[in-house]
Amino acid sequence: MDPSYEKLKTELKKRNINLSYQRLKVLEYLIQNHCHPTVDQIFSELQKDISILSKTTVYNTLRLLVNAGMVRIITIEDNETRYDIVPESHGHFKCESCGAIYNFSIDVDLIKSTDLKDFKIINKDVYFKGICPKCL
Amino acid sequence: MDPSYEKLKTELKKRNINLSYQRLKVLEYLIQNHCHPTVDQIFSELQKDISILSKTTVYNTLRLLVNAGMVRIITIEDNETRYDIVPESHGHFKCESCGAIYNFSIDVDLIKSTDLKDFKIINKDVYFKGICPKCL
DNA sequence: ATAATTAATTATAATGATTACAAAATAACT
DNA sequence: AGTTATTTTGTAATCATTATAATTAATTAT
Repeated sequence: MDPSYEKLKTELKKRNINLSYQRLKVLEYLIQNHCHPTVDQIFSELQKDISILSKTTVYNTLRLLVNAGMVRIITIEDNETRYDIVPESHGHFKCESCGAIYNFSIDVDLIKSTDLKDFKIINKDVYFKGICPKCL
Repeated sequence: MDPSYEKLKTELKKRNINLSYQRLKVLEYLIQNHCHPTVDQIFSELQKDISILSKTTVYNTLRLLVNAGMVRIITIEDNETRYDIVPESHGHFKCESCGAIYNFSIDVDLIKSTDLKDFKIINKDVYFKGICPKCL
């Protein structure tokens, strides 16, 4: 038994989610690829392993994981939904030239506004766009 | 002549955009409604005035204004593209209960990361989600 | 001013992403 | 092993957005 398999399984059990092979593979992919993939990227890559895989399953699994709070949706661009396994606090930078998305460290606790003193804040996203060093 | 009309017209001329009636109405709507509307909201409202209006025109106009840097796309949610006339630096808060989107003042210049010292940053977006005071 | 040219709008069709649904397959539980 | 519940699959439906081509309006040049 793969140790990461067992670890994920207990993590999921806490949230009443069974770990199927497909779900494991999606999670593995997200853990190993912090490139903020789209559904298509995940699907095409996993299909090499699981030829019978359905894209619906990828959608279902991602929704499940998002609802469970284990995966976050990145909407830095309006025409592409991306996914990221929930990590330490960080922002996302998208290069407008090559399209790559970089993480950058940031303490979101420092981002606050007195305007929101009566609001319950559940979630904070910081999106930057510009040109990355490779393209400059 | 409406003064705001002339003002917008010169503002647009600088960017080589002619101000048609439809474009004026879209701009007026955005100026008067800082509710971060979707295309559908804008379209339905303007259609009351311009019965012949096409949704394509709304899309075209918004794309034009976004490219000209006068309007910003808000992608706080992955299934709804919203628009906001470009304003002072501020963040966006979406209430997960009632769906309302609030602006909050924030100095985006304070949000920085040493990770990005070699990056050219063109644009910064800050999205919060949670529950607004009305729903709490 | 009028004709010629260019730009903007419209309506419809096409595309593409996501979701709904029902059947088939798999896993879990007596 | 048999029954039940869960998950996956494939297809069809939906919805937002874009492409296209024809029409209309506006601008420019004569």
